[in-house]
Amino acid sequence: MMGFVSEHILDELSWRGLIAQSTDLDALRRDLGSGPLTLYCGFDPTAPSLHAGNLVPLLGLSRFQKAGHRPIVLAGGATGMIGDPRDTGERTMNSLDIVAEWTERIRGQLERFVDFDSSPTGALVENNLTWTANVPVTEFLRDIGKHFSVNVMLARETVKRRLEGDGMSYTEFSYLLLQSNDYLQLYRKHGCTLQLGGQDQWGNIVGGVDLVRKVEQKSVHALTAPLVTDSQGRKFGKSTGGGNVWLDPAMTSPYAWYQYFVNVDDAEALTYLRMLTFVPREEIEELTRQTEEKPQLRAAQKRLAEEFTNLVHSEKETQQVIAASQALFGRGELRELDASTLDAAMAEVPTGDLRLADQPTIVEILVASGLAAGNGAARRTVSEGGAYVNNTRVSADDWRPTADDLLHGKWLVVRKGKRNTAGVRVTP
RNA sequence: GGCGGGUUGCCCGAGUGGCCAAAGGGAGCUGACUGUAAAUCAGCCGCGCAAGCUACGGCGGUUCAAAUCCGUCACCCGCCA
Repeated sequence: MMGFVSEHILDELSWRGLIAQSTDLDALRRDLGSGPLTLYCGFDPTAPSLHAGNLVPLLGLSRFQKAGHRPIVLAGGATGMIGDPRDTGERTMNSLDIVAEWTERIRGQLERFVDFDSSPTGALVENNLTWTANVPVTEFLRDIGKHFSVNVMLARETVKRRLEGDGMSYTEFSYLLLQSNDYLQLYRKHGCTLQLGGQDQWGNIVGGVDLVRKVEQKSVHALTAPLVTDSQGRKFGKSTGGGNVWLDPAMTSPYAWYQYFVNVDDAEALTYLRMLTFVPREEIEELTRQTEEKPQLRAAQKRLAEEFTNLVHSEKETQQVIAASQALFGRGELRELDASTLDAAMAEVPTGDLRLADQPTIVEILVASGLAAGNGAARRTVSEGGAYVNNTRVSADDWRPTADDLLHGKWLVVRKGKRNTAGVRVTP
């Protein structure tokens, strides 16, 4: 029982910077030590896919499972119909069809991050609609609502802010009761005694802890992870393109996903490695050293991007996007890439189609590749000096490619700025 | 039900008859410097090559001229009942 045997799960979480708030940690440590403990984390369907930020608590579940405990991933089919109050203002409610569809999609993604088997640590999947959909209102208000003090609810930070601002609907105000009830139901159904979540979930989570204590006279645990932000204080997972970085490969391609992480700041790469991957401590410490000594190697970023693409997509996919990245960002001349390498790289980036016979200009090429939103934007890019074809800057907006420009007779590698690459397939 | 306040571009937010495609900030894009980094500096940032078009919650009106005035509808906020 030594050597590479991993340290206690709580110590590991602590080292990785994953503990923001918690109930009594000593009590939790005792319970963790006395056999498999059942824990859960919920995910609301606020979009058709999970995003990178969701991975912190999701991987948290996985860490506990690896440490010998049983995770429950909860899809918020019911809570997603209501909406967790946020600071900015009342949410727009989605239709029931949409919520149901997103719940299913998200549930499918959740299932990939934990292991299902028949052992005591085999994961479970639940949907809170199961115990919420058919509860009579009066029953809910008597059995659950009675345990909540409006005085306490009004004191919550988000509620206070909303009351100072545009106010809040009763619907959102009630969200706390639903999530608290989830914990109670999971405690009763599966003996669940730990809930994980992001820091912003603390209020909702202790709501459940209190409810279980009042109803079942049982003291259960809560653990939150810090909100992951970048050095600008932005919420993690907001891509440079503005939107979220999604797990769904149809929404964020594996190549774009890899590129996002290979581009993060030095400090962030190391933080993300700790918080978002299973890369062991010694290796992260080694990467920290390398980053200090030779930051230009970007070793931490590359490791992070590789690990994270593996985790979310597949090893095969990862190797493909790495190869594509090397081909497109490498020092090598694009003309020297062989046809299969080029084809493979082009398969990873956005592409468009054009016919040489139409004599397309650089403006049309940028639009066809998807790199420019319209002709005006494309012209602007050219005039700003940000347009490249086959790694050569194009500065005239009436430039037209000839057959000689086509790589292996069919490809134009189009680039906008330093790192936005796309392909255009040109047919005669 | 009554009275008052509000609805502006991706977000926040100024703007009360022409000088408004609309201040300012944020986000975003490009360039320089670099390490596919950060910081910094510079340019851009509704659509269109352009004429012009579309836009300040919806519809209708007043006016030579409206985001700005009037009517009406919708939604939001507050106070009162």
